Amino acid sequence: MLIVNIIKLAKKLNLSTTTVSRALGGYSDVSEQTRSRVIDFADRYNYRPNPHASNLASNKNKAVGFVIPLYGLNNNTLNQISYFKFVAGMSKQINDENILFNMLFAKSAKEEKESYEKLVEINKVQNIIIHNVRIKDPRVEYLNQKKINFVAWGRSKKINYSWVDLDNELSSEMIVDYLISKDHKKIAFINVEEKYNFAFLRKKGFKKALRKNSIPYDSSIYRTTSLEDPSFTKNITMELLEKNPDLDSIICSTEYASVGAIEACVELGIKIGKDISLITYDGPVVESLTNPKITAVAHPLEELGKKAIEILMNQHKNTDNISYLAVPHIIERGSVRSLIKSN
Amino acid sequence: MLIVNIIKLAKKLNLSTTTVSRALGGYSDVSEQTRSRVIDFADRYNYRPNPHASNLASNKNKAVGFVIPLYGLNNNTLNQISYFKFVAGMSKQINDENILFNMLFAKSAKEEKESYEKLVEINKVQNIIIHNVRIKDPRVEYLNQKKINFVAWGRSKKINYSWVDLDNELSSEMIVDYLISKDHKKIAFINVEEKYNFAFLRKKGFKKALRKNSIPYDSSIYRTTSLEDPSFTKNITMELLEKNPDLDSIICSTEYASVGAIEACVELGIKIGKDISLITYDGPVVESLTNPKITAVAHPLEELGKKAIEILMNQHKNTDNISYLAVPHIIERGSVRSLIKSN
DNA sequence: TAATTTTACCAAAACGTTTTGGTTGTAAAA
DNA sequence: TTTTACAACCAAAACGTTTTGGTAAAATTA
Repeated sequence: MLIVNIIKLAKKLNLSTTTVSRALGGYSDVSEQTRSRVIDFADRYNYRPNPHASNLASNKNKAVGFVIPLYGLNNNTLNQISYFKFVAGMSKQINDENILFNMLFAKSAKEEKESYEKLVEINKVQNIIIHNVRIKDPRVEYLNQKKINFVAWGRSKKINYSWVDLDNELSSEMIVDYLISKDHKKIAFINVEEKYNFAFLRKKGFKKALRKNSIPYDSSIYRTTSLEDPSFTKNITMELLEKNPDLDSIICSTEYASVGAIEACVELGIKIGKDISLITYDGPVVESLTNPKITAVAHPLEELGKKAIEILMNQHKNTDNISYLAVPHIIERGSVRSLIKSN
Repeated sequence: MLIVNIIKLAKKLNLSTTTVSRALGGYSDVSEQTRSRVIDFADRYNYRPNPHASNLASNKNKAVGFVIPLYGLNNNTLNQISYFKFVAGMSKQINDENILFNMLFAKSAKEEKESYEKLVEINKVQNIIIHNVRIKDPRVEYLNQKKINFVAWGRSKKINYSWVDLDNELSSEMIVDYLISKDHKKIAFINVEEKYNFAFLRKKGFKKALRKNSIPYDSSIYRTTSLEDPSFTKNITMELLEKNPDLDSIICSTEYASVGAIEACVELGIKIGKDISLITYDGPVVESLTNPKITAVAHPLEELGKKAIEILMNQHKNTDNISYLAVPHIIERGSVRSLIKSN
């Protein structure tokens, strides 16, 4: 038997709709005894509040808003996979509650702005996830002004909001520690330009870990390459290998770079995992498409999405901002060898 | 000046809210003169109907529902990119109208079913896009029974609904025609198992094009490989090349296969685009990550998404089902050489 | 000219919640 | 004992649309 609305449910319970609504809403002017009776009945009769009525009456949309840009850096296919994984994580967290996504896609900066306005102004969305926040980001100002609850995926320097992020600094540290645990000593790092914050942090972590392990930083084997074109990295790798016959290992900051490095090794007849160690930051390509597959430090993007929603839903109660830095981990795929001498 | 609701707008116009609503809704019991006045005012005062009120009153949600499965084949990263592109296409079409997506992600078949129910039963969604329809698909039955307007992305054998799809048969034909236009004669095809409908259709188109061009189908150079593991294809390619020194060209049905074929060529010292031609079905890997980049037949997934929404929004008027088969096109990247002799 | 149909409009109800502004009865404080 | 405070509930209004069931005037037909 399916009772559709709150009126019929209230009748069954011999209560007013007010009390039923407030019992379900967790208000304190309902006795615990009554509340549990209400919850029990709601459960039994499979009562699901009509979201449209609820949104209209409260002038609040319970959905979670998210805008995905389809321009600039975000138009890169491998980046889009990050979105997919993050969104998948959010949805896993969201599915249990009876909440929907209101997702919009924006082809331009202008459309992106309009999308946020559409969510807030027209659809009365109260909970939003934003991403790649810059210093003095107009979205932060807008959302603060409109008193919208939001959590950022990624953070800028000056932070006055809740956020979740990957720990790019720690990832690098873990990579270096891992290589050193396998007795590697001469480690090259092929990064991208440090104007990208993730690259800046990766370098920072790289240097920090070297220092910690008393290995001097050698700027001749730290290089930056193109963000997308593997052939750049191929050339850099060839040069590195030729000039440094004693090179233990190479860290690549992107999948594109890894592909280029692999090509260089193939061309020089150097066997990865045997003559040289290669390690990178994880992604869809090195996990299944390269030969060999490359050992990598994994970024738990799904977990990040889940956490973002968790924080979003709980910070109403709080006044403080909450943050979460995901802990990376190494996934071994055989491209790093052990140099530890047996006795 | 921002007029928020229909009541104030009606006052400005000296009309009832009924008439304003019906004018905007395109009803015929409003004079054209009045209608244009209303539209004019609505525009001027930037009137946006409150979607929650509208959904509640009409018991219809104007959003478009879409469920993305996160299990089975769809958990494959490269497949997820297809979703991303398709959704991007839908959103481009949707953004102009003031419509949102109601997207849900499902971790299991059970959750998938629940997701559709959530959309329809709770959120009153009336417009849905479904995908990968099977024969006797429970979703089709469910949506028909609930009289929900839907369009399928991909189709099964028995079709009694509207759909959009890639033309996998034509893609193969185009590939073969293209190769033959470059004077290729001995063409190998590395497909995946024909239990996958796309693979079945690709083979069909392949044979059809050969017949058309009076080239006999040689089953010894038609092979099937693993859906994901490139190393399978590597072995197959080595064997093909060794047994058939006169082989002109290889068609690979997936990106994974292309990667394997490239590895085989590298290992044998055979230069792609010079000693052999390689061509495939397009995707994110062969477009930017392989070396060389591989010429491919492109699948206009974004366009497909746009069309799906277009059909969805227009078929209310119609009673007939509408279908759309996307026209593929070849993207040249230099992995196919010309064998035409000059003079 | 009278009867009928059509055109163009509207008042009020409905949709299913949440929220406001109470009331009643009991317990604690004066 | 009287006053005050609090706990537990409720009737009615509000949210902003769409839809129902009309009406009055104009146009058409008889």
